[in-house]
Amino acid sequence: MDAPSEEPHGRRIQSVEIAFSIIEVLQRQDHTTVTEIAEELGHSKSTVHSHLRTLEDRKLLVKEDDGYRLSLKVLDMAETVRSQIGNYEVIKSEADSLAAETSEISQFGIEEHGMVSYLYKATGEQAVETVSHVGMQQPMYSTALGKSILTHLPNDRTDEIVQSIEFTPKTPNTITSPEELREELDRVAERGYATDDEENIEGLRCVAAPVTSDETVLGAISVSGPSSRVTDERLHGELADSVQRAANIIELNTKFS
Amino acid sequence: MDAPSEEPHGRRIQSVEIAFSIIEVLQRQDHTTVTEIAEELGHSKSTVHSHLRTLEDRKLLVKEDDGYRLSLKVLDMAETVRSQIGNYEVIKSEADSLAAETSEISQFGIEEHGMVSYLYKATGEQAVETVSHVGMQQPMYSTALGKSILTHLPNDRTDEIVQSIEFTPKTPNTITSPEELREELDRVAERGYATDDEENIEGLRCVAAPVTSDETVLGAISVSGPSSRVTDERLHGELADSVQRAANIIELNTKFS
DNA sequence: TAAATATGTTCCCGCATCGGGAACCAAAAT
DNA sequence: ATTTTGGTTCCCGATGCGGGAACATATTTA
Repeated sequence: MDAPSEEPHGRRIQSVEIAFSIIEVLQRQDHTTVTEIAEELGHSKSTVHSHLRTLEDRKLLVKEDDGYRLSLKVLDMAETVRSQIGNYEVIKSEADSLAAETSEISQFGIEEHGMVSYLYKATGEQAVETVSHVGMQQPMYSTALGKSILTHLPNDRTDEIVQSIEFTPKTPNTITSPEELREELDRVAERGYATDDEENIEGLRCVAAPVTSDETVLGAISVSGPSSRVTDERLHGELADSVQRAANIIELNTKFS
Repeated sequence: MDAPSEEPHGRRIQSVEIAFSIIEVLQRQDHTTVTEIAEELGHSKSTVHSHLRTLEDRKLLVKEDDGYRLSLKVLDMAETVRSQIGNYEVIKSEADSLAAETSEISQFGIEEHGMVSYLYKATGEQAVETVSHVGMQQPMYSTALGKSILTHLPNDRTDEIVQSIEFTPKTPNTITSPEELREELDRVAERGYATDDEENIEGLRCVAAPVTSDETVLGAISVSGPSSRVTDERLHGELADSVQRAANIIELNTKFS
């Protein structure tokens, strides 16, 4: 029996995989000791030890009394990533404004590996708690951000992504077939903004607008809130307008930079 | 002839070193291609290729039209690091207040690998631009943050660090010998706060106070400004008081959490 | 105090695997 | 059409990796 999801060809470097699984362990739980990591990963202590040495050498880990933890070098890396994305300041300020004026959550996301990754999250006064956070990945077909982006990617890329989607219903409203998705994308393209009507998380509705710069889509910006507060009227009225305006401002600031 | 700085014992994993040098290249310059990286690092294309595959698989890189770049997964890692440090919210809010009320720069730093790493930086209204940024490392002996921390680390750890310092004068005021440093540390310990009088960067003065929690030092918080605005009186008066008060508040918030 | 236990570090070995050369492709440039 | 550039695959041989076990160090228990 084959593995269900076809691995892309090409070789992988085992040691690097081990190194990153160690890092993943340290993300889940800091102050972890050599033995703990070795057990968790099913590798020998000596192997893990050499890896930890290497990572510590690279200043990625710090060894403290009761085990290892990830170092602040990661924060440095994060800063450079943000600056490479560009426009971070504008995006942040627009999302902050959106969150402030709507009192809900506002997020900015970009496409990576066929999913949406959150670049920034702003939390308004009355905002509900959600599990989403910066760096997190979500499917494209069940989120407003994802749909916005899908409508503006190059056609072949959109096809490729839609092709590879495994539709799994996360709520009763989740889109579950490519056909449904294509129809929805047509609707989105026509009206200029996308919605998520409890399709990803029960009780949460969402509007998003794409941010483009000469033909290419940079990402999308959204507002999310509980269905109780986000009526049809508000969703397609005030909120849709707001996200589109915000997207526009970001676009303008991109042109001249 | 031996290498000048004695490497600590133990084995390193070569492949992991390669992987991270690739990541470093991508930090310096995004949208870098296979061939560019291979040349820069002096490795074969096939080697670099396998590594990129592995890293992409791990969702750490994204391949775009014109090359690879680091992905937002790094931001996610950064978030978990922040949360592992703990108290981030309090630290942020205190540094923000300090920056606001002094109009200068306020920073929080912790010790890592015998150096100070910045965890957070707040910029006040009139603050001067400095090169320092979150995640950056600075020497301990030439910074107010570093001296504050040194006075509160366990004695053997302090000794170890002082031992390993290579004193290099970055300005005319830089401390250049262990003896001088020990004297300075005594002074710091006595009065409860540390200063940096243009010892690290010409024209920049700085005050810092340590943040401790039952015997152990968590880090230190500082205010920095141009010598023109930061007079002796202000440095040892208003600013010294402010950083100590801020440090205190953070300490209190740590106790009850 | 000594014995016992747990944890970290070092030493080696055998073989998997990593790095690299070269061939092979694809796409762009001339 | 032809050349050039850059990306991917194939394969080989040496090496450096993973792991077992010994050794060292710190902590616990009796």
